Amino acid sequence: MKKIQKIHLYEQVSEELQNYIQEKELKEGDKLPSVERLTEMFGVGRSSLREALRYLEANEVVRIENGKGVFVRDMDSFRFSGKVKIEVERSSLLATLDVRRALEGKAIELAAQRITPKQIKEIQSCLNEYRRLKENGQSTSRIDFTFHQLVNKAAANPILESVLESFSVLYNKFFDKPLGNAGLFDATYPFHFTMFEAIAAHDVPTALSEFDKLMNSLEEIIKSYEI
Amino acid sequence: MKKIQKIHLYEQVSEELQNYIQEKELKEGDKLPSVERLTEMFGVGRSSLREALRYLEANEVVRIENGKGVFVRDMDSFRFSGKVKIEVERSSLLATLDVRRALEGKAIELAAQRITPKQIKEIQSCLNEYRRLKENGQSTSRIDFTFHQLVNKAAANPILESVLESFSVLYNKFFDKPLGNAGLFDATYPFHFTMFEAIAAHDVPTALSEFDKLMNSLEEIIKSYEI
DNA sequence: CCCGTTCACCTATCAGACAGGTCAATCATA
DNA sequence: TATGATTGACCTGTCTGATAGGTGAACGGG
Repeated sequence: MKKIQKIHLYEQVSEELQNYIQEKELKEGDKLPSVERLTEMFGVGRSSLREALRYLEANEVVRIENGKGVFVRDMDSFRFSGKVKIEVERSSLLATLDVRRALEGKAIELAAQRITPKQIKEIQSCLNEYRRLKENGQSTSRIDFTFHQLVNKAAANPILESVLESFSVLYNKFFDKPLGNAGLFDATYPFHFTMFEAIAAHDVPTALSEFDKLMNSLEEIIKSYEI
Repeated sequence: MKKIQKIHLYEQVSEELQNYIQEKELKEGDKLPSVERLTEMFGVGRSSLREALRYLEANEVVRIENGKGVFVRDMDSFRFSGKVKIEVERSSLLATLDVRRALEGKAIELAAQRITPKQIKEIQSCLNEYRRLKENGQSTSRIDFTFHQLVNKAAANPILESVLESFSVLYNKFFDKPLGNAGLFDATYPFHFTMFEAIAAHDVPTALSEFDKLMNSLEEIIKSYEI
């Protein structure tokens, strides 16, 4: 008749609710009106409202607690996200590697500038453990992960760290599954040490060039590996 | 009494549903049973099921179409995501800039290697529009966005493009709001052209150095701006 | 003053009903 | 016979009243 609304109600409510939060300048932990009140405010039924809330909850905008109410969830943080197709093909692996080159390269550049003595010690002991595992022929994938994580932390850039952390999951998904830890990455092993030494010496160019070698070595492995 | 379930129903249903998809090996576009059937299958009420569906929809696992049904949505893609606090402080702005340097720098490097004649023409006409708007004193933030988007596309790396696209939202959130388009970024204007010329000429080093100048100019603005 | 009860307020979930979108089979008409 | 409107089966969208159960503050007896 008159309602030519092709937009779902829950969607409208969801937006209205976000506006409401912004206009009232609600901050993390602030309580929203109860579902009853909200249905009155927006003139919709409970189900639509609940779907909207569930939607916002999935997007980490609100938090719903049984018996307590609905609470705002850190509106001052920005959630970046994206989807990438996981295709275990050479091209996808190489594309991932380019992103890693960009992000981790920057992290290493910053780390070499900013690393503290304490962090140097941490990474040092991490590498000692790395060497030990290697010599005993044990799996090094976990300690390798820790190493890169520590370097990223040394870059002292929370945003970069956050992106890298989220992306490291992708690396693992790509590299653990198809290629396995069958010692394919042995060639990258020595570069961890040379790179660390350069970082510890605050020698940015050397650190970057060692990282580049590490990445090149990875790239060669991917290119020569028959997938 | 007996039910010590602190886990919400919609959450259980949500997981069961994902298991169902995996076990049946449903692929993108496959149709799930109707809501009616699903309520029977899982033994839950309509509302719980719908909340679960809405939750999965928000997480891009399913797609709900009115009158048609519920469909599976590309399970083979990986969703990277993370949160960063948005603080309008110098340090946060500079941290964001570092990430941009890393990602967009790599994009420009790749674009300078891979850009096609067709893409060159597109960017050329984008820059013409940029110039026109600039000379007429109109807002250039939108066309600026388009420019960078086209360059990113020219890098021909879908993963990098996805990350950059998701991050560009962050840039805008940071830079549009506090600093506004009050012509603060006029200093970056000429670099767009020099950078483009280098990219079009497949001159990687020059493109990167021009991008570096652009970023340095941005950095100076941030550092000198009283926040 | 302490502790358990009670009560108001909320969310969780269900079931039934009605509205409206979608699509294909069916049927009337030129 | 071909075409176009109609109908009906199947779905999702949304509302509502009812019941269950979580939470915390006020209340009241020891």
